[in-house]
Amino acid sequence: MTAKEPEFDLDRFLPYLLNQAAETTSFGFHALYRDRYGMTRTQWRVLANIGKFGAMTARDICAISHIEKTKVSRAVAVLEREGMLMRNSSTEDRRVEILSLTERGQAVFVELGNLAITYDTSLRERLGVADAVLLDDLLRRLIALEPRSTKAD
Amino acid sequence: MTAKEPEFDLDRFLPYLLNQAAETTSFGFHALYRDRYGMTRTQWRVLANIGKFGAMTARDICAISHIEKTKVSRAVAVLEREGMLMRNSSTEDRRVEILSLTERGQAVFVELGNLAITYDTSLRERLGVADAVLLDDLLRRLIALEPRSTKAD
DNA sequence: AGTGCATAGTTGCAGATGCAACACCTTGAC
DNA sequence: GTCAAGGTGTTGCATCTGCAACTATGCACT
Repeated sequence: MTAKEPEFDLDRFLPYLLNQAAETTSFGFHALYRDRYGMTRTQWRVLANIGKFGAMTARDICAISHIEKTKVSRAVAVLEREGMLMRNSSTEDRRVEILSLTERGQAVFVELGNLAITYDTSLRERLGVADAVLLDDLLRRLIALEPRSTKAD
Repeated sequence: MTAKEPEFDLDRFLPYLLNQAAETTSFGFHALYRDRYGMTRTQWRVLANIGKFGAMTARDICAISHIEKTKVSRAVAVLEREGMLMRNSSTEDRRVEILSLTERGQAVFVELGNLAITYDTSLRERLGVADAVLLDDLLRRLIALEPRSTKAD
């Protein structure tokens, strides 16, 4: 093989490394909400957003979390069917639905939220707390880099 | 709301940040191999691994890339159908198949590899080259943290 | 009021994925 | 040799996802 062209190495490709790290770190926690509540990642994220911000519309969730609107729509349908979430139509704009957690949804959010905090703390300790702070900053800057389409997830 | 329990905030959850960063940074490049070759991420990764390491078995790809074996199996089937990859049965172990790139597969690997290098370089420059090196290290350490199952991806 | 265009959310469909079950092969104990 | 146990890769099935088309509503302009 000649030295004419630089050889591509997946292991130095930032998107690949990020994805591996995301999958590695998500793995354990994903098992938690899957096993306890049969939830998908999208459902967990929708729940977590409403849990954090309170009543909001599907559109808001899309804007904040960069989850595509069909995923949100279906996650909301499932969460509603599971009794974790309510829809109320807005008096101001009849296109939108105000989404809020039911008592059960709140309880699930609190439980999973606490587990998530524990999980996250453990991750950060194993990485080194100072390095984790550094990583936070780098990731936020990466996320802000590209004005990514809200279509993708 | 009382201050009894720490409130969970998705935006400080490392797995979530990693996932957002992974998706943001993958977005543009994903469009490239999708539009040019109709490839999925799994297919691109399998191609890139064989391109980098040369002939290898599906098992090796699973071990190296942490992609689940059914995904590898199907990606190999598609890449073979597209004429980018060949299978040869091993003389030593008739369970395994030695996978290698065809000329076309090599050409695609070189083209996408060069595009990936350009893409990656741009990302690193926008983040700051020194910070990107830092990030590399942090991500590798995270990936090494959990002995994750090869089942998940 | 009416027309045209934008927005919120849903649905259909084709393709991708996760998991369990499976077929086939190897290895080691007897 | 042959049997059990375990490894390699494929397939079936249910589910999840991405994209485009769709319904229904709102807004601006005349």
